[in-house]
Amino acid sequence: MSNNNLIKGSLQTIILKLLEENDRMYGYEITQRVKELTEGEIKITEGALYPALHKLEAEGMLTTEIQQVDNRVRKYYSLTKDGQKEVSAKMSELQSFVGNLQRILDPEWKPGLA
Amino acid sequence: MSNNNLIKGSLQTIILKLLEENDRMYGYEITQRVKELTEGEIKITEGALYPALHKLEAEGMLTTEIQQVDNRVRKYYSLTKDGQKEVSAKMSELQSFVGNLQRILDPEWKPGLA
DNA sequence: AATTATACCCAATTTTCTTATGTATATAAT
DNA sequence: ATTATATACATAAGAAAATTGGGTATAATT
Repeated sequence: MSNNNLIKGSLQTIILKLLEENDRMYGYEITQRVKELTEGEIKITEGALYPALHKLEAEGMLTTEIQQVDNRVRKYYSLTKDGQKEVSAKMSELQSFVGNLQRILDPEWKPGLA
Repeated sequence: MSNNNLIKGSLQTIILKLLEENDRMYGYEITQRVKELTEGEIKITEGALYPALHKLEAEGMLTTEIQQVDNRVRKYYSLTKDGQKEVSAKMSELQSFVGNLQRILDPEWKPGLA
């Protein structure tokens, strides 16, 4: 995932949040969306993405639907009800973590300020 | 390190930044400082901290100085010149990463806004 | 004809953490 | 007195999550 070693652990949150906004997406589409949103700065590798998708599916957060498009197979993922709940939980965790990071790294930081 | 699985990768940045602000610190002191700054929400475990300190020292980012205080041994760490450069690099990486995360997770987000 | 883009997948390895354990001294609580 | 907590270092086994480097296949571009 990208060129930096940070944030091993946020990939699940990224996947879940994108699926909350887009209803259904396939793997390759997720990599392209992230690349586009970050102007090429974060590149999700397939070796990270597919295992993460399979794990989330195994945990009941996602369901799949295979579809044929132009002789190519696409595997669409959507949130289950558990998955919908999980998005909120993961987003809270991440926001709380980023807040704590700022408290550690930026002594001037106050919540609610830019 | 704390109860959440995020963060893998930010521990080095935390150590380096705290040492930039404090000139010299010992391991236990770092765990306490982080706990205090985050009101107990992030707890750096010793199993994560000490290996990270040893690695940064081996890479030439930190130097050590052992001192006796009340019959107890303390190992103080300070930034080397390379370590000082590394703080800036790691902080830029982290800030850039957090910015990219926000672009992915918060479609309303614009830089410079709270 | 070769490369790039689309689209899925897995395996070996590495990095980074958790959990558990060990050593040792000082202080507070029962 | 004994136990528990706090201070202070450290290592080792295992898990989690990535990287790196393959593999398969079709479509489009150079």
